[in-house]
Amino acid sequence: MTPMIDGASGFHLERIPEATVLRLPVYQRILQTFQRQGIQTISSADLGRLAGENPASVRRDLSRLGSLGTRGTGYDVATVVDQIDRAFASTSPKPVVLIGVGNLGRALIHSKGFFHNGPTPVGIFDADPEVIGTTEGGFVVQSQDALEAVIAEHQVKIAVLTLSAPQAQGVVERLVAAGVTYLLNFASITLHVPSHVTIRYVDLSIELQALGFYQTVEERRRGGMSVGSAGILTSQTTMGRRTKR
Amino acid sequence: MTPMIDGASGFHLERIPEATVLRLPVYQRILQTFQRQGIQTISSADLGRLAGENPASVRRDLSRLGSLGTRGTGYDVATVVDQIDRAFASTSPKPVVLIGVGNLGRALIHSKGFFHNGPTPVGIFDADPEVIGTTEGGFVVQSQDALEAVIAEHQVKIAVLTLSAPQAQGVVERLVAAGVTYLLNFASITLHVPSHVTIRYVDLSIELQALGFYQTVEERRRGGMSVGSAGILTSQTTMGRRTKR
DNA sequence: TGTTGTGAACCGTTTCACAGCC
DNA sequence: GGCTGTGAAACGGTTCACAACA
Repeated sequence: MTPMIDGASGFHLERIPEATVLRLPVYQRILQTFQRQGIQTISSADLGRLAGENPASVRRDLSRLGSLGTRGTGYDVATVVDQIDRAFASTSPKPVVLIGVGNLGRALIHSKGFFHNGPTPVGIFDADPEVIGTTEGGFVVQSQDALEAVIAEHQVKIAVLTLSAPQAQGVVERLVAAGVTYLLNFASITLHVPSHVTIRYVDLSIELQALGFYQTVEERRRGGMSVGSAGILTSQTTMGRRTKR
Repeated sequence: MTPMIDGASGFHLERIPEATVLRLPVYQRILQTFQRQGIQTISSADLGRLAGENPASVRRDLSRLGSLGTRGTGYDVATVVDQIDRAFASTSPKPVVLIGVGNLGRALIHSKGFFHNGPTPVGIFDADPEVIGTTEGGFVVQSQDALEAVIAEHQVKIAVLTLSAPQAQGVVERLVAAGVTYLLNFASITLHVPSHVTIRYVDLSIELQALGFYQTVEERRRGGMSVGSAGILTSQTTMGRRTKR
């Protein structure tokens, strides 16, 4: 008995690997510019070139959304755009709260691209009385006292944390108690949450430190030495985007 | 004949996997707070708990820096801090330029944590005449005309790109021509560079979209349906930090 | 002919499990 | 007894290579 899964255009979101989830928005952006230019079809080779990915990866990624392509021709741009939109539910925006209106929080609020394709801010919060009540990108900064009420009212599940590391864990506990289950954390600290809560860590300073590391490697390689005592080396680099904690 | 590698405390930086490179700064931050508190020893279990990592991962990561631990006791905090410092050459800061003094650029310049542990800004640049000449975090914003001169003067290899997507590719070509080989790109665009150039992509909007995706998955799972036609589902999430392009 | 969709090989990373050592 | 360092298995993701097909 075969379970009735994968109907005509049905596919299983939860089977989409994380790496693919992170690439689909990249494809989406490229395809949308194609759409604006009236281009109707694209091959995995061309999309791969523009996205910086191997064509086989592109095909494997898109195949997760169903069998969207046409052999000998390529992918219909509009079809793929629609399917990615469906997967990310860009049609029904997800309410998001942002906590911490410092420099980074302000930058994100004002950024055109950040709250885009699904997520929509419904409230921004800070602990500093000097900041509370000011307006930022059309939102009045609220006291953290209002967190629970706003989360309940809009059924918020996603929070963006742009506050300082010492404040983060305490706020997270309130958020989780209020029903938030997805956190995007910019604070340089490891958060401890119940297992049903998902956290993405973005640590900008680590990204830069990693580049410094690779520069050091390259310099030592040219100088022909290991760290500590002398040694023999060979190798090179290549680079990427995101990982886990 | 065995090549003379790995002396007393010698180790091969280029053999350190990327995943480990991204975790070492996390350990470093935790260990430094331990050091300040006068704690001298830590086990992989405790460090793992604080870093959100499996103890075996911690041991494997630290073992890349040499055999630093003591069986039965754990790791000497000061020793590990020193070794991570050496690997990241935090002692000899790497000069960095930042291009694009918009909201995000400003946020990074003012952030305490961003230029830390190695990287040090030597110049910040923008194309907008309104912004050029203003001061930001102690740096006068320079015209992009000055890029080549500053890069040559300080032997800059690392650039942080916080400019808008349409400007990015053009600036990157100038940077690469001037000798920059490591790029930290915040613009939502895939950059095309010669193969000796390393790029790290940080796309903040994708991070948030990924969370939106997982919320959608969870909602559909509870609703018991796949995307497209109906279907049968089971599964859950779990999350991370960074990947590649 | 040209391009997709995918089995199978490959590769980097994580985790288990335990021998080795303090 | 407790904890490290590491073989070996497991896992997730990428890429090759080719059959299927418009």
